[in-house]
Amino acid sequence: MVKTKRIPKATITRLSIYHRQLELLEFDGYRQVSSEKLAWLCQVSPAQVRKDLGYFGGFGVRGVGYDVIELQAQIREILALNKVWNLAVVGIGNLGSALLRSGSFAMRGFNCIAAFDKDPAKVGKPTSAGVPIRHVDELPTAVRDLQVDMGVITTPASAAQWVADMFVRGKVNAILNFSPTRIYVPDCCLVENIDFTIKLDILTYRLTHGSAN
Amino acid sequence: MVKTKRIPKATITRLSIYHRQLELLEFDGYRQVSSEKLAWLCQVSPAQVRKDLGYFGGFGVRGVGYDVIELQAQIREILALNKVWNLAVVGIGNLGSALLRSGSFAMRGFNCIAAFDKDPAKVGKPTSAGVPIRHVDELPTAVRDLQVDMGVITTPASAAQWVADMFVRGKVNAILNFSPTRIYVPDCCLVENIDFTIKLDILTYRLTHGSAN
DNA sequence: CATTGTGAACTCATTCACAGCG
DNA sequence: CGCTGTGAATGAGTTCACAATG
Repeated sequence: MVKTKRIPKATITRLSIYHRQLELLEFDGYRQVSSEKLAWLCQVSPAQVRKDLGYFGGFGVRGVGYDVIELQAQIREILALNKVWNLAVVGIGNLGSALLRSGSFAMRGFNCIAAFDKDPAKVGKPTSAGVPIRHVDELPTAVRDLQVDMGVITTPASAAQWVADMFVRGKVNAILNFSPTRIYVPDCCLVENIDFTIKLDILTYRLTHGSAN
Repeated sequence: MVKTKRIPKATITRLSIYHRQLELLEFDGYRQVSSEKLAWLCQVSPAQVRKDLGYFGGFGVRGVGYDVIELQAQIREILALNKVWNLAVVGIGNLGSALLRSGSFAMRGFNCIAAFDKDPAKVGKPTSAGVPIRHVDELPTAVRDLQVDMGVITTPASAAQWVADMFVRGKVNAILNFSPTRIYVPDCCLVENIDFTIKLDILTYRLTHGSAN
């Protein structure tokens, strides 16, 4: 592997945003885009865009800008979005079924191949995504058989740690955790948290402390 | 207002996490907690905990630690969680209705007092949260009459900007945006984004680039 | 005397400014 | 000539280390 000079985590976040914006630009018929324009669209500075892209190579043409299609492909490569990733969702309650039904995963190229819940009444029922609901006890073996790459936790906080442990046992080493709690996993397992209760608290703080945005 | 020496944004995020952990500690019967223990529970360093709290004053007792109840109250004060905040949710599709039904807002002390959708077929129907669905065209006036403090956007990306504009018109200056797009608002309006599609991309990146966690 | 509170050192991230180049 | 690519400068955030103290 190349001598990667420490990429800021925030850079990856922005790469994802650039990528999505490039899709829109392509859809709108643009072929070229400058760092200034892309930056404006993504609400960052032009220097930031160039620096972020610079970590991975020179994708632009001096005096012209970036090729919308080409840059998209490059970012997709960096983020490994070409491969199809298999997901398993655990906790088919309000949020879990909403995510499955919405098709947001499929829309972004992620393949939801399994759904789990601990409620026996739900087990066996098909989800709108087509996959049947299995019992969580089957999780460790099922995710291995199905080659699940990423686990999605949409259970209440009280069950999240247990589910995370199950994923670890099933050798799933990436988890998207929607539950409002932190989970503890070994170093080999990556976790990203999506915790809107924290965001609510941040808004109340910012609203009351008149922070200049 | 006091001479606040620039609080890191991440500090506010952690304060919210500490607060939630303190609730659990209280529930488990603890009265005292050290920065080391709280840090371990929240997966941060003890110095970080002390520094974060230090921005707002000395809440601890040297040689002993922090009072679980007292510190909770202090953080609630800082984050302004004592006041009841009024929310309005726009986009009563899969995600919107899941959020309303789950009661996650109410559980954290937030009061959802309005729901909006653009589909006439949904308008008038009551949500499980008790509030009826109104048409989005009523939004600017309704949110003002109802004194909505924060707007929650759970529409598809294509509608998010338009809804944000409506909130701004209705003088709602805090928005929690669940749609996978960035919205543009004037400086007076605060926005927090919850975009799990980005988190998915981050996981694929991290999975393929063997970053040491 | 264990643990907080905090300046100082350090690490990480962003912005600046301009050389490099199509 | 215009815009990218990038080292250097600045700024923000975290960790260190230890003095302060109930």
